[in-house]
Amino acid sequence: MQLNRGAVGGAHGRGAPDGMQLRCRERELVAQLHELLFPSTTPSAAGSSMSWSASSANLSLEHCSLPPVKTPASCGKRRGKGSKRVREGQPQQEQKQRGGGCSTATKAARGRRRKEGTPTTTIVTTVPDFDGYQWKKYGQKHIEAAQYPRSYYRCTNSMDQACPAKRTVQRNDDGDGDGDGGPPKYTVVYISEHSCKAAEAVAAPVILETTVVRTKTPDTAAVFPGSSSAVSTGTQPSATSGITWSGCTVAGANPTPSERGDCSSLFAVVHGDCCWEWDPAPTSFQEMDFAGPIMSPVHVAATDGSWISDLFVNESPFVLNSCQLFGF
DNA sequence: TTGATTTGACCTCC
DNA sequence: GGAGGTCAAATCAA
Repeated sequence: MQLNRGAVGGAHGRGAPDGMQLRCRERELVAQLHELLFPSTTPSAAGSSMSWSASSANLSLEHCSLPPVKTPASCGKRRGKGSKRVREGQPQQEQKQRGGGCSTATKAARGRRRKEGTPTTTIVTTVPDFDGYQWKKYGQKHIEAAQYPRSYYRCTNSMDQACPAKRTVQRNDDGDGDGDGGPPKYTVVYISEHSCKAAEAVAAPVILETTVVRTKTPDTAAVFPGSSSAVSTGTQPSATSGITWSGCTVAGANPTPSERGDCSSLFAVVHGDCCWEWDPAPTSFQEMDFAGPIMSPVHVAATDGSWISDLFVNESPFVLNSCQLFGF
């Protein structure tokens, strides 16, 4: 299955004359994607207050046999460069026996290739680091015939909760972003299912607490100036202007209760069986709350009828924590 | 000090 | 033997 971003990608852009119709189309695609990704948790599209979409970030689904990615993940922090491992002077015999202290199971697992039949999900996305889980990188490998190395991640709960979930992320050769002008694409393979509490804690694939911050009074003609927009997780609220993900609070412009509502009421809701609208319609508050499913890639309706994901794609730089979201 | 990342070595499968 | 996958020491930023 391939979600045709082209059919919708430019639609929710600012000032698209047929944006409503295209939004409908996008919503259909979202429903399809969600159905594929989360067959057991997919709510009725028409009855859902969901307003996330994956189409804007070139997410295509090749095969799905896994439960969803869920809660927001902080983008892996880029730290300093690693180092070469110096093992001079270590007896070769000892090196050969490295891991000799490991359990039999550990030794057996080392380097073992995936079994046939291991449940995997393969997606192509422009935002591999923002898939709803927290991952710990444990390796990187240059893959033969691949232009870019493959990174190996395991769930951060793999140790304390024995969560078997892993994933590999590899940048696509043809998605370098300099050919068609689009962001680089990454093939993400999810291996095994999450068994950790973090996965069970959230029944629906949602980001429960998010906040979109505007540092300027919303201007329907100039939303989220790209030059100063950034995205960060709640643990690291952005100190700069732009969009931040944070707790479900409203701040900034002293919104009235009616302006604020509750977190979910500020979320775009479905009207009829077609289109999203804001409820309540945002007026002058500077910070908007969302409580709803915002999956990777992020896609949220903005007050002016455009889409934040659109802004992500079309404006730069957008940063997720310290990571460049779309790489341009 | 802690914990994430890097990266070459090692292990297993084909 | 080659390639994919994993380990774990070294490194560095918070």
